[in-house]
Amino acid sequence: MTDKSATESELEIVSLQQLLLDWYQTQGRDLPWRNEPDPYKIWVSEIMLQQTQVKTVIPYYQRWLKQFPTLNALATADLQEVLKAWEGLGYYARGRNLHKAAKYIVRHHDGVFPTQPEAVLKLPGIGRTTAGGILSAAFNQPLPILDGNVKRVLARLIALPKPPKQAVSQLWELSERLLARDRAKDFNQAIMDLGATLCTPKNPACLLCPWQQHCQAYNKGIQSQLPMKEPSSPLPHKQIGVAVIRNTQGQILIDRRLEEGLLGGLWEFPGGKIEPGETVQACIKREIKEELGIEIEVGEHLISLDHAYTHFRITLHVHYCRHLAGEPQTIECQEVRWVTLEEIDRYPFPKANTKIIAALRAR
DNA sequence: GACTCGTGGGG
DNA sequence: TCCCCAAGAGT
Repeated sequence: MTDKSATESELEIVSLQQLLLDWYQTQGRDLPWRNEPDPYKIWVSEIMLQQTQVKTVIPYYQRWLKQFPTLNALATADLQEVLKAWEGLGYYARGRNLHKAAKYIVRHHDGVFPTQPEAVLKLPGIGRTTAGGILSAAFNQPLPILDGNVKRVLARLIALPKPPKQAVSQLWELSERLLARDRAKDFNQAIMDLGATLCTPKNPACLLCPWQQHCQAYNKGIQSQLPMKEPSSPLPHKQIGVAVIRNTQGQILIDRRLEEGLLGGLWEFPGGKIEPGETVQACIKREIKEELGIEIEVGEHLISLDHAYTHFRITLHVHYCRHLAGEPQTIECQEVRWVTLEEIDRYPFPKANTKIIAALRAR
């Protein structure tokens, strides 16, 4: 299914390439991983940048490379250490997969990041966009990308009359067709910069855009309405009871979540969902019995806080609790530990839990 | 192919 | 306060 639009002609493609590359030369962003020859460092940046804005990534990227300066350093590190470095970035499977892939590369590629696209795509956490991003940036390989920026830019360029999600293969073809094959590295970076700095989701700066005259959305005056979006369903809101359980020595009980799934491998304060008609206190007592097999007394309220994930929202109702009887067991977690408030910083926690720790310190 | 998987910032 | 969305990938 070819697009019979203006972008069809080879002549115009060359023109679009030149316009974008010229713009990039003067207006492209200066980012820490640009002009970086080490594929390991480019790889780290690409993973951190998945679904995450540049401004958020930069400090994590700098700290990461100090802590794990080489692929081998990452491969030999502890998973807990890796997750601690990732703490706060979200989508923790990225950190787990980065670690897993580093070990795999040491074992199967002699510790050298592979250059074959097929080999790169086999690595956990790397899909087509990230593979193209790494190999074009590190080796100038002529591989297209299709991230959120490129989807938005291309959807506007051809005035795509449907949500990008419903036209993924068409957009991949267009990204591949537009790619300046001899300058893949610069071209891919340039089109992402265009999306991030001019062709933004809201209030695109079309007057500054090198593709303005070629952009069908702009020419139709519908750039602010594109790309079209899918209808979204309302997010469920769950009420959660959370326990800060203290023993007679003043230590606090924390547990490590299962390796897979939401916040996998991170530590947390135990608790769970409040059932309909259930009080917070009853919920906490029940959950702790079910998950850890111990008896507690639910005490005073510490804090309540709201937190939003991608697919649901929660309100945490946190109470102090007193340990009464029983040795904590790992029934629905990997590990449990009694820690002091001084030791607790060494463990990686999800954001909602770091707010609880801050509240504990403030008391 | 539809779900799952975090967090921060902007409007 | 609420919604949107960002250098996507795994299941």
